[in-house]
Amino acid sequence: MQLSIGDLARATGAKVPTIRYYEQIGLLAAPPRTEGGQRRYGRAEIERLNFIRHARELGFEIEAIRELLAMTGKPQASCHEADSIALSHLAEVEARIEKLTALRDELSRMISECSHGRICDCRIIEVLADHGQCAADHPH
Amino acid sequence: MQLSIGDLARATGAKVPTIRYYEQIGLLAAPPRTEGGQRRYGRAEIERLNFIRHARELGFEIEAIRELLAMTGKPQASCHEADSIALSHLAEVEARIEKLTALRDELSRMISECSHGRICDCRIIEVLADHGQCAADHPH
DNA sequence: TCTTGACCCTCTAGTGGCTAGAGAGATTAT
DNA sequence: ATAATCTCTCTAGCCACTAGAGGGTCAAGA
Repeated sequence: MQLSIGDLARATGAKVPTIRYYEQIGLLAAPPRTEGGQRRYGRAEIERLNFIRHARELGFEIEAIRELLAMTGKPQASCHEADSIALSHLAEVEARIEKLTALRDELSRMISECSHGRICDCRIIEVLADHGQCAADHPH
Repeated sequence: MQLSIGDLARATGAKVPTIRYYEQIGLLAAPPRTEGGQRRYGRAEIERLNFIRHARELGFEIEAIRELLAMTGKPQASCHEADSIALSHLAEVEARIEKLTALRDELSRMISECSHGRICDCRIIEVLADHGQCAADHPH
């Protein structure tokens, strides 16, 4: 089961230069090479890369992934760590969801008002302008 | 009403270098300067920058903001454009919400399972590893 | 008026997480 | 043997900022 870098890319959905980049930053180990110098991977690399890709998609930063990966090798002692990484990430994720939900509502309201037939006051601009930080508002 | 760049920063929550950056890329017009060469802004800049900041927070890219800003000057004719920018953004936002919601569920499930007292199998790693692209799965 | 301290200037370089391209070598199928 | 398709390294670029060096300016108080 020898995979070229392209095979690994196809198997995981990652791009070839991304795989090399991950190797460069130490997220993937440098694999053995052919006589000609080409990288050859095994099944395990597919899993590891899938792990990375999925975590990235879910918004984990490289450093967090690095920590998580470091734990997979160790015994279960450090589960607490993985847990706290996930926990702090959870808060972040929830904040993002909230913001995005507010945005979605705003966007769809803007759109529906706009296409409602009224003279286009372009609420889009208004709405976006209104909600800035209010440190300098309230001018009395 | 003459504001220094620092005043503008405080008024909007943007950072000073960010304001200069926005000027550099043409998102904010170059303001008049004092004799000594320091930037001086007026009220209008606060609004424009608030607009930009809010839009950025909501995930609009600089180019989209540029387009939106270009429209604010023009008559209402181009509302259709603003609308379609918002519309395409809406789809994106909804996709992101979906992904993040899935993640949140996964994360909180992992966390609750982990702290449930069971031997820590660290489902976190499992869960993250499982959901990669499946192009190479189904090995029969 | 002078001084002090906070502010501001420009410029270059760095960040994260890739992505693109050049120019050359390796592998594979026919 | 040859052609097509990888793959290699290396450098540079992307976005949207952020940080730091080295110096100049402004406004308030003594």
